[in-house]
Order: sequence, then structure tokens, then C-alpha cells
Amino acid sequence: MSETAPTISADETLEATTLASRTFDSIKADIIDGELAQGTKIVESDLALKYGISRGPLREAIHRLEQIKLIVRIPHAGSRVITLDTRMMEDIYIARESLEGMAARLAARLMPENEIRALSALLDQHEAAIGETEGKAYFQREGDIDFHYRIAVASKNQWILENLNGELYQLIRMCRRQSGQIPTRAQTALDQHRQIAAAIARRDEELAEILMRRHISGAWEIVKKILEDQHD
Amino acid sequence: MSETAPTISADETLEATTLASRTFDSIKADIIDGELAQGTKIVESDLALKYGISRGPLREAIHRLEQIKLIVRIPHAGSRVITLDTRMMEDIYIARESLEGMAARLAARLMPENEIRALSALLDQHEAAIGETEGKAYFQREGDIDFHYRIAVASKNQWILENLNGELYQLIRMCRRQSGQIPTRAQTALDQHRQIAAAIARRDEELAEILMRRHISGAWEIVKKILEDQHD
DNA sequence: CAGACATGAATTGTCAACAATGTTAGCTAA
DNA sequence: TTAGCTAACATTGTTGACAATTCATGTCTG
Repeated sequence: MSETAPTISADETLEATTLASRTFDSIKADIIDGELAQGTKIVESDLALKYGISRGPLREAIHRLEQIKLIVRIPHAGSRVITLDTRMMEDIYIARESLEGMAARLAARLMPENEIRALSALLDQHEAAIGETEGKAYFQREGDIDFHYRIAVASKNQWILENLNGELYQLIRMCRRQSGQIPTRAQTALDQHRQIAAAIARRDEELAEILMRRHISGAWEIVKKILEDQHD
Repeated sequence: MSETAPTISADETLEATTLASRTFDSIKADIIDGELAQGTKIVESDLALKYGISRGPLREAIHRLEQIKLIVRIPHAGSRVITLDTRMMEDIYIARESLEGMAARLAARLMPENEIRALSALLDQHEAAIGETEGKAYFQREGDIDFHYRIAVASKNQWILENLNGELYQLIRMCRRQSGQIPTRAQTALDQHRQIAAAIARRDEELAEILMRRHISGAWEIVKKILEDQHD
């Protein structure tokens, strides 16, 4: 088992050295977990009390959340937790498709051989995990994240990496949460991951990009369908 | 002359209602114009004095600049103006290539006929401007921005639009500034713009994306060459 | 009864003082 | 002379009070 990858992180500064930073992480988690429901009005003094800090650092946390687009803010009027409608979710998935497609292309060009082997090993693990009981759904999701994370890293493009692991990653998590998750897709996703990994191993940039884009737009189609069913 | 497009803006809130917001705009401009040189150490109290405000709002402005990646900040240690090396610039251009390629694809799918005609008219203007004296270089740059801006808008993708006009746009401006600008590319760029517009008019998504990506990666190649010559 | 205006309460924006942290220069000792 | 420690300084992080703005309520007028 290759325990190289630190699961996710990159901005989940565990040992956050500043109050604002810690609070930012807390609120972010609360929003993504649905603790703070979408559309909730945010009152600075209330939240400051709740998190046991003063308004200064809390304000900084809110501003950062605004930049990550988890919160919308209107000057002098206050801020609310974002509300994800279908339209917004489509925008996010399309942006991710574009960026992660490019990441796959770059990975095919730049990923070192040993990392490619590690990627392949990771997929073997997933294969095994799927064989076992369905209860491993949680692990599978972690695995999916791991796969995409490694490719983003392999792109060696700082801007793309930061955006995928920062803003877009959080939003995608909210999208998934809202659609209640997809269990049946495990095998399909793994197959697609395999094909992408193969294209990268073959150094076929064009194919790696195309396959990644299909993979993500396919994921969106499913999420979209679930959402449509919910609303009928 | 179609005066529909407000040149740039989108986040250049002219009538910024808050001190922090205005200061944010000011500092941003100062950094891009080179008023605050790259790598400059930023001392909160000094800047607060310089801009005639207290540290509170200034701090907010700095945080926002950090999110836009115009400033790097180390907790408890202070912040500096970003320093763009070739590597970082390449990352930025590649990200832009990816996102704006996707925007062109979406524009080919979604742009209304009348906007397509307006786009064509805009290019006619540029044609005329190029015929005149070279002094119109400034206008040409504005025109280039206009063209790309309209396509980003036509993508109707909020996430892509915000990123292109926010973070990426500022950084690209700094890159261009650093390389001292390219005068000879005017006609080439216009030709490419024409081809892209034609692909969009034909609703050829695939081609629109490919041409836009070539257009941007071509721009990067030139900037890159200039930078390499500078350092030898 | 409807709509506009004024008033006050609630909330955000700004400020200046205080606490905590990082940095640097000078001193001591090996 | 230099490595390591110490203490003073500079700078950032945090706080609570104050000012400005918005929003809601209720009253008054047509």
C-alpha cells in the first residue's frame, strides 16, 4: 500500500496557526457538511459568539469563504451561504472538466514513471475494494479523490492544482452531497480511471485529456439526472 | 460602433462602496502598473498610512489580493508582492488556454446571433485601427481584451467568466507588462480572432476551442521567447 | 385602504489600543 | 572567530468600542 498521498489537504492546514485560519476551516466544513444550510443568513456577531472569537478574525474567515465562493456577500447588507442551483453546478463541472482535462494532458507529458506505477497500484487497490461489500463506499470516494488529486499534482501546474484542490474541490463536494451520492458508478469510474492511467502511461496527451473530459462530463450527466428526478 | 461592452470591469467596481474595496482596487492597480515592484515587502502600518486608512480595511484588501495571488503571505511574518518567474507565467498561460478554449466552445454553442454579428463588427474596427499609425497600439490592446471578454461572457459560464476576468486577467496583464509588449503581432492576432469568430458563427464548437487554444499558446510562445532573450 | 415617508433597531464598516509572534542585533562562551 | 543564546524591537494578530449604513416597522397622508 502506497501511503504517499496525504489524502486531500493542500489547504486543510490542520495546525492552522491563526484564529482566522482555524475558523475558516471550521465554517468551511460546516457549510460542506450541511451544518450551515444553504442560503442561511450569516450574522457576524452571532457567528463570532458561536466560534468563540471576536469579529475581526471572523470577518477575515468570511472574506476568504467569499473568495472560495462558498459565501456570497453584499456590501453593507450582509452575507449568506451559497445556494447551489443546477445551473451553477453545471458551470462548476464544466470548469472542472476543462481544467482537469488539461491536467491529464500535462500529466501524460510530465508524470515520472514511478508515479505512474504508483497510480496503477492505487487502481488495483480500488479494484479490490470494490470486490468487497458495498459498505466501502466511503473508501471508494476517498480513492476517487486520490486519483484525481495525483493527476492534478502530476500536471506540475500550480495554478491548476490550487484551483482544483481549493475552490472547485469544495464546490464539487457540495454538489455530490446535494445529489445524495452515486453507488452504482464505482465500477464504471474505475474502468475510466484505468483508461486514463493507460493513456498517461503511453504518453498519449491527446487521449488522456479526452478521456478525462468524458469521465467528468459523464459524472455530471449522472448528477444532473438525479437532481432532475428529485425535483419531479 | 457598438458600445455595449464596458471595456473590462466586472470586478473593477468603480463606485466601490467600501474603504477596503477602494483600497483593494488601488493597490491592485499599483502592483500591475509596477508602482509597487515585484517582491516588495508589504508593511501594513506603512500602507495604511500611505492610503490614508486604518489597518482594518487595509488588512481586508491585502487578504483579497492574496486570494487573487497578487500577494503572497506568510502567517505572522508578513506579505510581499508576488514575483513572476517564467515558470509561474507558463502555468498561468496554460490555465488560461484551457479555460478560454472551453469558453470558445461554449460560445460556439450558446452565443446569440446578434452578438456574433457584433463580434464581427468589432473585428472590422480593429482592422481599420491597424491600418492607421502604430500609435494605436493601446487601442489594439483594449480591442484584444474586448474580444476575449465577449467570448468569456458568451460562454454563459459564471465560474469561467469570473476567473478569466478576475485572477487570470490581472496576472496576464502583469506578464505582458513584464515582457514589454508585442507590437508586431497585431495582424496575426486579428487573423486568428477572425478565424475563431468564424468558427463560432458556424457553430463549430470543436474548431472554436482548438483555434482559441492555439491562439493563446501562440501568444505564450512569443512572450516566452522575449523573456528568454531578456535573460541572455 | 394603499403607498410613501420617517424613525429606530439591527448589522456591517472602521478605528485605535493591546497581545502574541517573528526578527534582528548584540553578547557570551567555546 | 564563530556558534548559540538572550533580549529588545518591529510587525502581525486580536479585541472591543464607535460610526455609517441598511432594513423593517409603524405612522401619516392622499
